[in-house]
Order: sequence, then structure tokens, then C-alpha cells
Amino acid sequence: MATIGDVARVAGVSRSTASYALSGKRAISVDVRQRVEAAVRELGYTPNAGARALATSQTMVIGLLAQFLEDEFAPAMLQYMLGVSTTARELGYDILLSTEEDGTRALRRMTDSRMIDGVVLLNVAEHDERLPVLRAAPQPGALVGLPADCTGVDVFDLDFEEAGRLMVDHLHRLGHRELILVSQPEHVVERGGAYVWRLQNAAREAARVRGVTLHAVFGSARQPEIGRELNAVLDAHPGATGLLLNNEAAAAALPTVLHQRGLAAPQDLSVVGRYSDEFARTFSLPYSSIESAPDRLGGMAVRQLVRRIEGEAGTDEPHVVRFVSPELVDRGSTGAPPARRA
Amino acid sequence: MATIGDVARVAGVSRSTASYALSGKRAISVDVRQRVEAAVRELGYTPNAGARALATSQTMVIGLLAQFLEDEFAPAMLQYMLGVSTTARELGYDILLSTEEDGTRALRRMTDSRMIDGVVLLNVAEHDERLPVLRAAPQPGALVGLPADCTGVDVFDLDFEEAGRLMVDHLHRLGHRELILVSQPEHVVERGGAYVWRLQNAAREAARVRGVTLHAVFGSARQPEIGRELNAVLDAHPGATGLLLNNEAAAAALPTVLHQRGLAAPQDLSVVGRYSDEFARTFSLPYSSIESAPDRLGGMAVRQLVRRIEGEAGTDEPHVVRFVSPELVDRGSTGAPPARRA
DNA sequence: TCCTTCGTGCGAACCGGTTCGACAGTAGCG
DNA sequence: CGCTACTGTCGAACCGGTTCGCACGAAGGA
Repeated sequence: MATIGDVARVAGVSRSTASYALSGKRAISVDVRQRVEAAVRELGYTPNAGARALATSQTMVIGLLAQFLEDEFAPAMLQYMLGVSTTARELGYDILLSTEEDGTRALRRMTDSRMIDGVVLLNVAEHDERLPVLRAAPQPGALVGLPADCTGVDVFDLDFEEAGRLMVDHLHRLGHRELILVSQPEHVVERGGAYVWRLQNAAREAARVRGVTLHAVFGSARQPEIGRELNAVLDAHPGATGLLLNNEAAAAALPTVLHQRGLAAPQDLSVVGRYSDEFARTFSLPYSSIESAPDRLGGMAVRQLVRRIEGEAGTDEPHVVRFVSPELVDRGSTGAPPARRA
Repeated sequence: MATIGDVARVAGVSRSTASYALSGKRAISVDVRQRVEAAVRELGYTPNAGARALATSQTMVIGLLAQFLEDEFAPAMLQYMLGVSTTARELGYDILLSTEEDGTRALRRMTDSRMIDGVVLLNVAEHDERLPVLRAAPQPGALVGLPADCTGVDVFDLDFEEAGRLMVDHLHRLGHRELILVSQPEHVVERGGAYVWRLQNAAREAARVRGVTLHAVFGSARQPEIGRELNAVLDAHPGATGLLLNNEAAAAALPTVLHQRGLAAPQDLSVVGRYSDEFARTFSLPYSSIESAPDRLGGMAVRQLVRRIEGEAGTDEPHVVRFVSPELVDRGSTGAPPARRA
């Protein structure tokens, strides 16, 4: 494999001159530059990443810590990963991926051995074990997901509170007065998935303010349990005319459930979900939903991370906590409440 | 950040001695070794990955080239990625992930700049553009998916021919004489997804031998199209009593379709799919299926790749092409054909 | 004409590891 | 007792880049 020494020799210059000719960090005569470039082409030279990392202490690699927790919807995680990966590549960075259960160990390995210039943490929990490790590391980090303590990191998340309000307000405005909210499993919350209750509490509060009855339940993450639970909760609240879903499995199961019960949305029941458009397309879910924008969030995290890595954001520049405003994608599953549910 | 020089100084030895004490590649007195180890702990020393890579020309990183092609089921790809990732970690390797559309460029970048010791290619097509690049690279490669030309690489794939035969034989043995096979979209085949017709042709041949009628169709990768197509093909062949699915979207859509038509499996229709158990669990698909074992395939590819990287498999050792035998996971969706389809 | 300045290129040091060869000191052996 | 063998350590070189300081020649100004 050709080294810069080979390039220099073929071009008839010194190694340092070859380096400068390629980086452009010093003035080089056109003649020499062209000779160097010709040598590069002739030899098929590509700089050795390890050597460059050693010399510049820049790896041009970003760590991506994904964790696939039980009862969280794996395909959703994939969307975040893709958002991070494609944006990173646009900015010239590669991705070192970890899917280890023990995220702290993976993070420590990556940062301590200086394999990466910065790191993106996905699916950050309320009290995430990885955060102390990240704060102790010399590399900057960006999070997707809102922890209790945001010091020292840049944070991006969907505004789940606003999402909860939006769901309730939307149906209230259409005339609904009794709603059901199906969240993700309760132990996801207990594990630190704060977004579940962030949405739920805000929805509750909005319902209270509007004088709307809201039945909030936790649903399973799998069929057939979630199907049974949906049936049960619809049985339990025959007066409810709107269904809010903050649970991918519930959304995927709902078509069958509604069909079994002979219900149609929005004629008999208005439905609003909270998931990504990609998810909706893959499973062709016909429900209006709050776009969770995983690719966008992942992209934002990477962009900010790269700004910090490249020092455009001075180390002193305050860290950001940015919430993406939820947007309701109308797929026609909401309307005026029926006089009486079938 | 502490370097091995710092460790050496604190331990009162030379850099080389510190290095040997840690690697164990030469005899070191217990006294010195303990002093070095103490210094490591005191300073929190971790070797710099770039420097080590430069010195040893081993990065302990494996490239993972995933491509998310249109109309291929993304969550399935994720399962392969997870299989690769977890096995790599078990063997001490990290994963450099590329999801670029232009796989050749990503591959060239990774190999030429020596960021990786080897590479796993997912979703390999019949005539995959990445293969010439891989063969020209100094690093070994392992594929998941069967290309036309396997020289110079290790190949792992599900035995799709056997899978096709197994599906047909299984239903034939139960007494079925007219079957429908729904494959993935035709343009997936045209793009080089040979596994589609490998299964289909073998199923056709098995049907011919057994005297079974087989209606083979290509299905869409999305709802609602695939739902309509399933209805149409069931309408078109009222005598068919068995349904074979080599199409994740079709499997996901089938529960609703069957419900709409008032059919139940296996009473009215026997169903056999071809997807992973993980997929079945996530969407709670009640159909028996040929396990596509993505995690296992990914793991096998990595294991073989690491053997080559670490030279256990001499460079001369012949490359392997290994097919995983399909296994039918019985979820109770097949049985004797009904006297007459409802 | 002499001195300064600028444009170019070179040599050497450095990044942080690993590894080879040399060399004391000690043990083993006849 | 002298020779060999082995153990344990060190110094130096090397991996392949980048970057700093310096030198040299030509151009420009006084």
C-alpha cells in the first residue's frame, strides 16, 4: 500500500511537501502540486486513517450508542440510527456503532481509546448510566432523549409534552369529550423512559383544562397482549370516542382490533398515533399521527455534535436542549365524534 | 490523557518494558508487572487505538456495509446488523457502520484508509458492485447473500432452494394440491435479489415433481397494495388451499386480509412464511415459517471473517460458501386442506 | 548595491504505541 | 571455575501521517 513517502518519492519532493501539497495548508507551486497529484493517482494513494488520527488527534469517526431495550420497538431505533448515519456521512464522518447492552462499557472503550471524536447517545433515559461516563470523557456528546440532568451535553428530543397537548386539543376541538390514551408498557417508564409520562401527564393536564375525560392506560409492547388490552379498554369505556396511541405495537395491532369490532376510523372512533411517517408507511397505518421525526432528530444531534467537534461552538458555548415541535400528520382518521359508538 | 510513556515513568521502567508487561509478549518479573499494572490503574491508562493500529496494522474494527434498498424490509436488515454487531463484540471487534447508498464508495474508503481489518457485506446481490472493490482490497470480506461469483470471499446465506422445497413438501405431505406463493416485488429480483427466484424456482420444481399446482406471484412491499394483491390472488385461485409467503409485508398484512375474508388458518387456509422469529414475535404473526435466522447468519459471517483476519485460516485456505439449512418453525398455521375453501 | 521580504521547499520532531536487538546479571552445567 | 543459557530490561527504530522552524533564491525597496 502506498504511503505519503511513496508519493513524495514519485513526485520528487519531500514528505512534508507532499503533505502540504495535498492539504493546501501552505503555499505550493502549481508545478509541484500537479506532480504530487499525479503521483497520488498513479499510486492510488489514500492516507492511512490511523496515522492521521495519531498525528492530528482527529479520527473523523463518531460513536453511535444504540441500545435495544426489551419492549421498545426496535425498528424505531433503526430510524434514529439511519438519521445519524446519513447525516454524519454528509459531514464527512464515519460511524462506529455499538449495540452492546452495557452501554457504559462501550462508551468508555470508545472514548478512552480515542477511537472517536464525539458520540451520539440514543434512547437516553431519565437517569442514564452512560451520562456520567460521557461527562468524564474529553469528547463531546449529543443525546437523543431528555435526561434529568443535561449539563455538559447537547440534547435533542421530540417535545412530548406538546405532543400530548396537541393530541388532546385536536380531538377536543373536533368535539370529543372522552378519550383513551394507550401508552407504552409501564416498565418502560420505570426503566427511565420519561417520554412516556411526559406525554401522558401533558395530555392529562390538557384534558383537565378542557374538561375532557381521559382514560390513560399502559399497553403491552407485543401482540396478542396488546390486541386484547385494546379490546378490553374499549369495552371498559364505551363512551370514549377518541383513541390516542403512544405505543407502536398498539398502532400496528389496531386495524385488526377495529375490524374485529366492526368499527371504522373516523366514523366510529377517531384515532391519533405518535410514530414516524416511515413507520406509518411500512405498515400502512391509516391513522393520523404526531410525527416523531427520528431521522431529523438524529441528524440534528449529529450536526450539533460536529459543530462542537470542529470547535465552531467554543467549548464555552452553552449547551443546547432543543425540542422538536410535534406536527400532526393528517391521514384522515379523526373527525367529529359519532352520536353514539357502535 | 495518559500515554504508555506516563505509565512507564510512574512505574519507573522504560516504555518498551511497560508495553511488554501489558502485552505479556516477553517475560517480565512479577515486581515490575505489578508496578506497571498499578500505574495503569492510577493513571486510568487506555491504549490509543490509532497509535496501536499504526504500529500493529490491526484496528480491531470490522466494517459493516448495509444497504437499505427500496422495497426491502428495513427491520429485517436490522436483525442482520445486530447479529454482526454482537458477535463482533464477543470476539473483541468494533463495528464501523456504513449505510451509504453508494456502497462501493464506502467500501473503498474503509479499506483504502485501513480503518478496518475486514468487512461484512449485507444483502449481497447477484452481481454486486461492491465485490470487485472488495476483491481488490487487502482486507478479507464475508458476505451475507449469494452472488454469482464467490471467488475470494466467504459467503453465508440461507438455503433458499431448500426453503422453497421445504414449504412445498410440507404442505404436500399434509394433502394440499394447489398452492400460492407470494414473493417479493419483481424489481427486487431485477436489482439482483437472487434469493427471491432461488426460492421460487425450487418451489416450482418441487411442486412439479409432486404434482402440485403452484401459482407464483410477485407482491408489493407495502400496504395497502399488498393487501389488495393478496385478496386478488386468493380470488383468482379459489381452489388453492395453501399460501406460501416470501415477503414480509405480505405476512404482516395477512391477518387483516384473512379476517376480512372470514378465513382462519389453518382451518380454511394453510400458511407458511419465510421470516425471522424476531419478526414473528414483533408482529405476533401466527403463521408457521421458515426461520431466516439473520442473527445467526450475521454471526457466522463475522466468525469466519475473524478467523481469516487472525490468520487461523491461512490465506491459502479455500473460501467457504455455506448455506444455513432452513427450519420450519411450527406456529400451528398449517393442517389438512379443507374440503372446500370457505 | 545591499538588505528585506516573500514564496517554496526541506529536515526533523512528534503523535503513541510495538518490537527487535543488545546487554547485564544470574543460574545451570560439566 | 569457566562457559553457556536464560531472564529481565532498555534503547532505538518503526508504523504513516502532520507541522514547526529554517534555508535558499528571487523579487522588491531604499
